[in-house]
Amino acid sequence: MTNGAASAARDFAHRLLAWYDRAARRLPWRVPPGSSAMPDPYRVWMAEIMLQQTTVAAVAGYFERFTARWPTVADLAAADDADVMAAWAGLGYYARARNLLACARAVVTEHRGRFPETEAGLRALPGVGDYTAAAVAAIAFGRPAVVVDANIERVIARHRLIETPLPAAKREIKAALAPLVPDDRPGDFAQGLMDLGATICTPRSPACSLCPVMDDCRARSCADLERLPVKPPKKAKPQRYGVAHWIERDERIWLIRRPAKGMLGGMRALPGGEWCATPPPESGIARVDHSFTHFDLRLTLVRGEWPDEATDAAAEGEWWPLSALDAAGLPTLYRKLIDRLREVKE
DNA sequence: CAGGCGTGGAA
DNA sequence: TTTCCAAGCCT
Repeated sequence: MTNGAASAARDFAHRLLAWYDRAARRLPWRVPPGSSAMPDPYRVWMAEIMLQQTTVAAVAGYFERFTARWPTVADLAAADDADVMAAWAGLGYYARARNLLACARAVVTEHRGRFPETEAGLRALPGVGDYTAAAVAAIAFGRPAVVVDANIERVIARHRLIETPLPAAKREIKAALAPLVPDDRPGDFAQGLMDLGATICTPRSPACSLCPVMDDCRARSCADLERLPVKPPKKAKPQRYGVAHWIERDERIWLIRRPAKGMLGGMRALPGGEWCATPPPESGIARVDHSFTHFDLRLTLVRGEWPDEATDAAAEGEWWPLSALDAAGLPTLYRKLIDRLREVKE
């Protein structure tokens, strides 16, 4: 690297960190900039897992509940699977909850209860990919890791005018970012870039006039700045249909647990058949339309008898008190369907 | 690499 | 209303 490039890199980090010192979002899992204390790796890891593809607003309450109930990685490792899955209900991407438990137990049994401090060590844990390993290494352990999430992709793709479409651009973006990462405060640098992407360099209508690295941004004068980073076209979602069974006896409802893999894997659910492309003949007692990542579902609720109409007989089940249904930890799909039934009854 | 995998808020 | 998409990971 030339002296000029090294100087420009230091200046980039300096401007970003100065802005972060002033404008950092105060978040439950974050140590304020300037604090000499290092954050608890357990809390950093927990937040990073919850924040995968999930908004800060959605995560905040879950983070507070999880860390209050399981204050340390050893507490979480000792928790019952059913309790953790139920506590995760509503947050989505349930493989994260299964991996959260697997990871906590791996840290306890294979790492003496301490998170690995290197990217490679972290990367080997369940549910920890390139992004999360780099983020935890930088934020919790002060390692100069190259952290690249969707916010940082956007900031760098614009700042360097990288027009290669994602996901191919990822390597280019990481290469452009690497020389900018400072040895001092790499965690604040990563969080500063993410805050910049979340609040200034937004997908639409970015507030360039407030940007601390505007001066040398190559996309600054582009009228179509918002098109960066270039993303691949989206595919249309197919429509699917399903039936769920309302099986009630003695003020209790029959709930099953879904198979560990696949949609809503490992979660409690109403019993029902496979979801397929053709609508069911039944009219049902309630109905809900729910949009998943890769298909739309119309789920119809019908009255059923146990066990004949509990079609997934292989699944384990339990009679759950109707008065405590909110505590069952049902995914949003089923919660919406049951809410609809309650509306009909009233 | 491409596709599976949730949800809710913003525009 | 529809579309987009948010601190991705796994296979």
